[in-house]
Amino acid sequence: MDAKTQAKMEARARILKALAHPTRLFIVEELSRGERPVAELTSLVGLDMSTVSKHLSLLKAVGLIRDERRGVQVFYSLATPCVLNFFGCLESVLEARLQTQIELVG
Amino acid sequence: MDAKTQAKMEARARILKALAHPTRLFIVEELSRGERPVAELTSLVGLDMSTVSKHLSLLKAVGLIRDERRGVQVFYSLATPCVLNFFGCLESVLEARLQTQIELVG
DNA sequence: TTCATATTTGGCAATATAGCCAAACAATAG
DNA sequence: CTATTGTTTGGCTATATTGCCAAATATGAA
Repeated sequence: MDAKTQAKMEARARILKALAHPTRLFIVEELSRGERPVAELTSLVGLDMSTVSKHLSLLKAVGLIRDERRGVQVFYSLATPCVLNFFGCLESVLEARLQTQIELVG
Repeated sequence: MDAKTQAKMEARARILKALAHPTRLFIVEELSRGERPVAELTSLVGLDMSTVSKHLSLLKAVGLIRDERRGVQVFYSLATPCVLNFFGCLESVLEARLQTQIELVG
C-alpha cells in the first residue's frame, strides 16, 4: 500500500473508529432525532458525564457532530447525516451472518 | 441505554470496528474488485502475512467477507458489498471538516 | 511418506481506548 | 464578587488491539 493510499485509508478509518463504539452509535442515533444538550445525552446513555463528554469530543473531532453553546448548555447535533445510512447496511450484515449460521446448523 | 439497545449498538459497533482500520479498509476496497488469495492481499498490503491473515479473520468473523479454499489457496471475497457505500459518506465527512477548517482560518 | 507452498495460530511487546473520580472551566444569577 | 449549574480536562487503571516472529496446520506433488 503506497503512502497516499495509506493516508486515505487512515483518514477513513479515523471516522469509522469514532463511530465504532456502542455509546457513540447510540449518541449518533439519538442526535438524528435532533440536537441535545450534554446532560440529556448523559442521562440517556447512563454513564458518567465526563465519559459522555469525551465521546462527544471524539465524534466532533472527526466532523460527525457539531456543538453549539447556548447559555450554560452545549447542544450537540449531527453534522453529516449520511452516516445514518450505514445502519441499514449494518443490519443486513447481521442478518446475513445469522442466515449463514442457521445454514451451518441446519 | 436499556440492555436491548445496548446489545444492538454493540452488534453494530462490532462490524464498524472491524472496518475501522486502514489495512482492513484497504482489503475491503481491494476485494470490491474481485476475490483475492491471501498471498496477493499480503503483497498489496505490505505487512506480514500473519498480520493480514488476522485482519481477514476479523473481517470474516463479523460477516463482511467470505473465504473459500481452492486447493492450497484461500480466496477471500466481499460478502456484503453495501459497505462500499460508506466510502462516499466518509469522503463527504472529510470534505465538510476541511471546509470548516478553512472557514476558521479565513 | 516427505517436501514445498499457502495459510493460520500462539505468544509477546508496544500502543491505544474507555471508564471513573476529581478538579478545572464557562456562563449566568444574585 | 460568590454561588450554582453545565461541561470539559487531567489522571489513573483495566482492557483491547496491532504488529512481528515462530510454530502449527492444510493441501497437493513427487
